[in-house]
Amino acid sequence: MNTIKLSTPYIRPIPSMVLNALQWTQCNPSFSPKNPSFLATNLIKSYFDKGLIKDARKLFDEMPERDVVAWTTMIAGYTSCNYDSLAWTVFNEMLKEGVKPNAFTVSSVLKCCKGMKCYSCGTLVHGLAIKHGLVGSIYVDNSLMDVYATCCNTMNEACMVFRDVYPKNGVSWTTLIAGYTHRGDGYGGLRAFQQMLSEGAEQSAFSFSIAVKACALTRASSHGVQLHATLVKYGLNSSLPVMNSIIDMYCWCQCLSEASQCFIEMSQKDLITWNTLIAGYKRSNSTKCLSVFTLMESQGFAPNCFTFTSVVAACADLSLLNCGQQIHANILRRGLDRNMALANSLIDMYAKCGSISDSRKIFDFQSLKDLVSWTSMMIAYGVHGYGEEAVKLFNEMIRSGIRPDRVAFMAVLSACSHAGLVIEGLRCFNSMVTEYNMVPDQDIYGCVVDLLGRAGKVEAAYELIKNMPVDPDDSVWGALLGSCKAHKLPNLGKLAAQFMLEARPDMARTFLMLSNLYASEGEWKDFAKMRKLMKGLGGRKEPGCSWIELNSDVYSFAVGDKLGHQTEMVYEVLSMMILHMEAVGYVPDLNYSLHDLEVGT
DNA sequence: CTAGGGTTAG
Repeated sequence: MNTIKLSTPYIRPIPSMVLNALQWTQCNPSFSPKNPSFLATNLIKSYFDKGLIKDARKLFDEMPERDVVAWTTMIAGYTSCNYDSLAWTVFNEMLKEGVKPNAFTVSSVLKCCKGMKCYSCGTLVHGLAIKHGLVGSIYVDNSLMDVYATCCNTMNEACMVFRDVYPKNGVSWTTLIAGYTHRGDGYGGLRAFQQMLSEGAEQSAFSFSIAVKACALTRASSHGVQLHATLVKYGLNSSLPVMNSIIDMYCWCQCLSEASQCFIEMSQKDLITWNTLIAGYKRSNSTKCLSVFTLMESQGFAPNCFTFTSVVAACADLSLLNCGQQIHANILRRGLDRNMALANSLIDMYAKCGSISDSRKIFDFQSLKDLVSWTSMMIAYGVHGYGEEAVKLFNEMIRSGIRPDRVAFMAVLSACSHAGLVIEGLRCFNSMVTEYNMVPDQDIYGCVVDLLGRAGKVEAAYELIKNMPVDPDDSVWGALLGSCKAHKLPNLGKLAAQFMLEARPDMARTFLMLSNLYASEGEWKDFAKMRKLMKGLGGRKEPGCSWIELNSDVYSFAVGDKLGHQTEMVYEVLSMMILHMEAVGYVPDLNYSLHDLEVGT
């Protein structure tokens, strides 16, 4: 048999990226590179666009000569894929190699400083920009503003940069408004927008959508309606992002019918439109949230993790285990179970639906856990009375290097208080002040008062209130009142209730509790007085109701409800349960329940 | 090759 000898002893393999590049040049016949690295830089960019970070880096490393453009492409590429610290490293390598940054480089690297929320990096780049004479480029100036707006505690630095931007363009204004809005200062954002209007700057979908978002933060629909009318004049009501934020604004301002009206009138909707409405309904009407979700699926929109976080939370609100499980299956089917925020909401849902072992399963399955994951699991244990587990988790969390915030402290404190773990709870409270230098707010004090009060240390709780550095609010007094009621201390209870009424005279529940205190003491005159005051509040009484999910149907019922043919059975089961309870020694406390009315706050 | 907008969690 003949062997074929290759004419060349060695054929260099053609890397796949070069093949791609060849295809690219064939597709672009007009292409004639003046600069040999032009092609490679373009390829790097398209690799980043496709998320092929490794390929981009490999090609960059293989380039014999790398100009500013190539370096800048790497920095911008890493940042666009959320690899901000890698972008920062590349920038430092570039400086070390003596390549001079241009305005493109600086604005890209400033975006990465913003992503890292790194003020010192920002100031460093600011200094370099001054050194290289790049301040004054509108791109550099705008991104400098953006860094200061996101990394500083106040808007002062950003405003100082803004003042010197000349001439300002639409982006400068939008960045200023967004600076206020993203830090939660809706009125600041609206003020900046108003200034933008009065200075006659050119309006766009960008400026309006962020202004509408600012308005949503203020929860004031009056401004929102004006903005809505104004943007129609500008013809911006065909912009999806603008209309999406209008829907969001109406939802936050409790104008649900306006929100759904806009939704219906929109000729085109995207996933965010649906998600916005679903999240909006979740906050005020979880049942409707679920029906919008059903409608969305029936119209062929594929839900994403944002959709599911709202829908799972709605199931949690309504304690719909069955429904929640089906949604969970849907999540698994779509491969979204690795999303951390979504897994966190599943932990909460299973806990609120009474299936705490499922909460734990999700928690254990999470490869990445954040503060919310740990806190959700602690709250789950807390409400189920597993105080020790919650404390254990709290300590584990700290060992894993996560710093607790006030919500995490509230979770562990309330878990301790429900399980009677006074010492552990007080230890956490102390560490909050001494180890974490946090200033406990009224909610935290409320938890500690509850912790002491439930354990019968009502006097100690009262002492704590008297020594609080901030004025106790109604939630703190409420916690004390609760423990006075439980431990039969009517005099201290009356005091607490009076303070509560001073703080919140509109709460019918306080009148109710106070009137019951008078009733338990036989002070019927005062009892009648409280009841009269309560009636004066008018329209605030709202019967509570319970509900149960049976075979995917939900049955709700209230006190004295007529359930039709099922009533008899319900009461039969109830009397059986009462017999069981009495058999194990339960003595009902009729002192208060006798006079309780169902009252909403 | 570069900047600005919308949805989410305890």
